[in-house]
Amino acid sequence: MLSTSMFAETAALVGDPARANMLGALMDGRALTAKELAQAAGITPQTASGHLAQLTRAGLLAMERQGRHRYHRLATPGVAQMLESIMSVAADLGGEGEARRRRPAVTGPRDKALREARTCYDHLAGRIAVAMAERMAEQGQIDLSPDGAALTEDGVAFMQGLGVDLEAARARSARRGSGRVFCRPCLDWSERRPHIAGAVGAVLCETCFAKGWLRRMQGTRAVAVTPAGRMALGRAFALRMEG
Amino acid sequence: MLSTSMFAETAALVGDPARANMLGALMDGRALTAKELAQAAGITPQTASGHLAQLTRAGLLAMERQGRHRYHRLATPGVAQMLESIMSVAADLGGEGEARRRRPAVTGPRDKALREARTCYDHLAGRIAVAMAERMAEQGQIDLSPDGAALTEDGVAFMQGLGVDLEAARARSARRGSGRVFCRPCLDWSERRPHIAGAVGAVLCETCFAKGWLRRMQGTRAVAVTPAGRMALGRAFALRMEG
DNA sequence: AAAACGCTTCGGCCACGCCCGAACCATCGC
DNA sequence: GCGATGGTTCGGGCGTGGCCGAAGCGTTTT
Repeated sequence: MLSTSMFAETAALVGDPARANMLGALMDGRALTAKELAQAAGITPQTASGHLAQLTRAGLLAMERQGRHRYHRLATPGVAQMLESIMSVAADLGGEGEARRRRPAVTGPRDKALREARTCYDHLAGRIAVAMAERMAEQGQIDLSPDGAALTEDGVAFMQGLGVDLEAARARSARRGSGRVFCRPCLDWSERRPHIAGAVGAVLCETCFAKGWLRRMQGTRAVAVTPAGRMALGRAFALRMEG
Repeated sequence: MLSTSMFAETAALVGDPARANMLGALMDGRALTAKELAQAAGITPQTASGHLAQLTRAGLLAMERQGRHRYHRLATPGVAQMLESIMSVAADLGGEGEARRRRPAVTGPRDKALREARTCYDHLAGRIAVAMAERMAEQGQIDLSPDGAALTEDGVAFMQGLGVDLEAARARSARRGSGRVFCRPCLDWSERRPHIAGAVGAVLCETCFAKGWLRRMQGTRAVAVTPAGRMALGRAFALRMEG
C-alpha cells in the first residue's frame, strides 16, 4: 500500500544528514542555489544535485530556473511545518538546546550597492525592490504566488497613483503571445525573495528612471536612489532607506 | 553540532520502512508488544527488537514491562504530532488517499468474557476496568499519567462514596516500603489502555466482590458482572454493559 | 521440574544508497 | 565566437545498516 511506503519515504528523505542540512538551510523561507546548498551540507555540487532531484521529485522542494541558476525552496508551508515538528521532537530528545542559530549562509556578492538596488534585466531588484513588493503584498495590492503574480484592484489604483502607465504594460504583454507576461514574481539573488517582474515590473522600473527617482550607476547594474526618489518611494512604499 | 545531527537522526529513525510501520501502528495511542509490532512491520521478532531498542533509546518510544510482555507506546504526544505532520505531507505528495484505515491489528485472546472483565493479579482489568478508569479521569477524579497515578480530592470522595475503604489501601501501601504503591496505572493487554492498579486498585476490586457486584468465573480469571453490579457500577461509572 | 512463550543478543550475510571523479549541457560575460 | 561558471548525468567504490538463524535469559504455566 502506498500509504505506509510514502510515509516512510518522506521521513527517509529528511533522514539523510546531507538532505537534512539542506532542508534546514531552507527553513527560513528563502530560496538557495544548488551550490549554496551543497556548501551548507558539506558535500560536492554533484552529490547535492542528486539529493535536490530526489527532494524535488518527491515534492518536498520546488525549483525555479533563473538564468543559469536554479533556486530551490520548500514546496509548501506544510513541509516547513513538518520540519518544524521534527526539529521540535529532536530538540526535546538529544541535544538540550537546539533550534537556535540557523546561520544565514553567506550568500551573494558583497557589493553593497548591488544588494541595495539594481536592475534585473528590465526591472528592479535588490533590497529596495523586494521591500516594495512585500509592502504591496502586505497592503493587498499584489499577489506574489510563485507561479504567476497578479495586481489586485487596489494594486492597479496604487500603481496608477504612482504614475505607472499600466496601459503600456498591458499592451506590451499583449504584443507577443510568448515570453512576455503581464506580471510575474522574480526571485532576487541577493534577498532570495520575490520582487515584481514582467511587463508591470518593467514599466514600474522605467517610471522610476523617468521620474528621476532612480539613476543608473555607470559600469554596473547597480542603481542609486536620488533625493527625489527617497521622498517619493519612501512615502509610497514606507521604505527604510540606506544611510 | 548536535542540533543538525539529532534532527537528521530523528527523521532517519522514522524513515526506515519497518520502523515506520511500527510507529504507525502505535499512532492510536495504544501500547503493543514487540511481537505484534514485528507482525505489523512484516519482520521477525529479533529484528523488531533491535528497532524497538533504537526507538526507545532515542526517546521516541517508551516501554513498560509487564510479566513476560513488554509494551511499547509513543513516548510523548509531541512524537505523535510529528508523525501526524509527516503523514500529512506524505499524503499530499504521493499517494492521494491515505491516512484511512489504520487496522486495529488483531490482538489479544479471543475470549470474549476475558476481554470484557477479568482480574489482573489483584485488581480489575478488561473493557470494564478501563472504562471505569477513563470515566474517573474524565471526571477529574484520578490522574492516569503513565508513571504514577493519583486520586484527586474528588476521587477520594467518589471512592469513599462507593464504599471503598481507602484507609485500608493507605495502610497496605504503607506496610512495606517496596513493591506496594498506593495507586498506579496498569496497562491492559486487551484494551491497551490503563486501568487502576496498586493498593487502590486492589481494594476497589475487593469491594466489588464483597458487595456482590462482580463474581469470579471458576476455572478462569474472567469475571462476571452481577445484576446488582450492573446497577451499581453502571450508575457510578456511566458504564455501557455487555448485552 | 520441565516445557512453553516472549524477548533479546550475537554473528554473518547482503544490498541499498551515499559519495566523489570525470565528462557533459546550459547560460552568461567579454 | 571563446572561456568561465552553475548544474546535471554517469560510473564505480565503499561503508552503514537492515535482516535473519541460532542461542541465551527471564517469566509463566502445567
